[in-house]
Amino acid sequence: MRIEDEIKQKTFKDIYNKAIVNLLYTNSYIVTCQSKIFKPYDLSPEQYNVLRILRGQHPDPTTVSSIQDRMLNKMSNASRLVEKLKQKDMVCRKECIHDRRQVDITITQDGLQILKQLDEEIKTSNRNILNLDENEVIQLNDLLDKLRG
Amino acid sequence: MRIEDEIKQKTFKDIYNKAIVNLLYTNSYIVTCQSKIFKPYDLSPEQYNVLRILRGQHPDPTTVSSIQDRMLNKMSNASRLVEKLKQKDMVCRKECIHDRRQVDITITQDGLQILKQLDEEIKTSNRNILNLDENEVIQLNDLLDKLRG
DNA sequence: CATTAATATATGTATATACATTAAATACAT
DNA sequence: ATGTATTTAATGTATATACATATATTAATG
Repeated sequence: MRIEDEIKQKTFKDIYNKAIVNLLYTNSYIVTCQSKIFKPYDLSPEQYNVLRILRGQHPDPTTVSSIQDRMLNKMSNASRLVEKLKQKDMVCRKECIHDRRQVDITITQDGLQILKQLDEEIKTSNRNILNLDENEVIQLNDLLDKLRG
Repeated sequence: MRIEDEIKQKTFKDIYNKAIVNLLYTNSYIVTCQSKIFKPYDLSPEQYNVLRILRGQHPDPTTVSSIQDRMLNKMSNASRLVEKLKQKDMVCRKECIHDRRQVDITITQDGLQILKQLDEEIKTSNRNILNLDENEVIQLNDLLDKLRG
C-alpha cells in the first residue's frame, strides 16, 4: 500500500522526504509485527536482540560495551537490558578477571532454550512480514546498505 | 556500509532476516540524525510529526484520533504528545462542538513559525541523510510500499 | 610514584512506546 | 425511551530511548 494512503498524506515535499517517512513507517510496521511474536515469551524486541548477540558468542562471555556496539540501536542502554534479562535468569553476569571495570555476560541454558523455541517462528514470520520476492529483498538490502553512506 | 560490518555479525539466517535487521538499523540511523535537527527547537521527532499533521489541516482543526491515524507510529499516544505541545504553546485544544467526546486541536502561530524555520533545514538534511540518487530513492519507495503488503 | 586522562558500567531524568483501563459522550437496538 | 454497545480521549504502568552524570578501575604522563 502506498505510504501516501497509509498515513493519509496527499503529497510529500520531495521523494527524499517521502523515503524517510516511508522508512520510519515501515520500521513501525515491523516492530509491531515482531512484538507480537515476543510477547508470549515475555521478551521485548531489544531484549531478544541482546540474547541473540550473547548466543553468537556462546560459550564465550560478552562485555556490556560489546553488546552495546552490536545492538541495532547504538544509543540504547545495554546495562539495563542485561539487568532485565538477569531477573528472568536468561543471562548471568560476572566481574571480568582481566579488567574489573568490565562485566562478563553469558547467556544461560534458559536463555538458549527460549531462543531455540523462537528460531523457527521468527524465520517464518520474517518471510511473511516482507511481501517481497528474493530478488527484491536483495535489492532492498543493497539500497539500505548504500543509503547510510 | 554493509549491515554485517555495522553490527559486527558475520552472517544472517537468510536474506529476509538480514533485511529486517537492515531496516531496523536504518531506522535507528535516521532517527538519530533527525533528533539532532529537532533538539535545538526543543522538539522530539514525534512532536514534529504531530505539528506537521496539524499544519496540513490548518486552519481547520484536527481531532486527537485523526492525529493518531496519520501518525507514523500507530501505537504512539497522540493525547500526551498534544499535551506536551500545548505546554509549549505550539497547539491549542478546544472541545469539539458537534461531538463533545472529541477535542479539536489547532496549530498556533508559534507552532507554524517553528515549522517554517525547520522546513529548509529538514529538506536539506533529508537529502543528505540518504546517500542515494533519485532513481534509487524511487526504487526504495516502491520496495517499501510493496513490502508492507 | 602521583596525578591526570580515559574507559566501563551504572544510574538519574525526561520523553516516548505499548498496552490496559477508565470516564464521558454518543449511537444503536429493542 | 431505556439500556447496551461503541467511540473518544485521558490516564496508569512497564519498558525503552536519549542524554547527562557518577563511580570505579585502568592507562598514560610527567
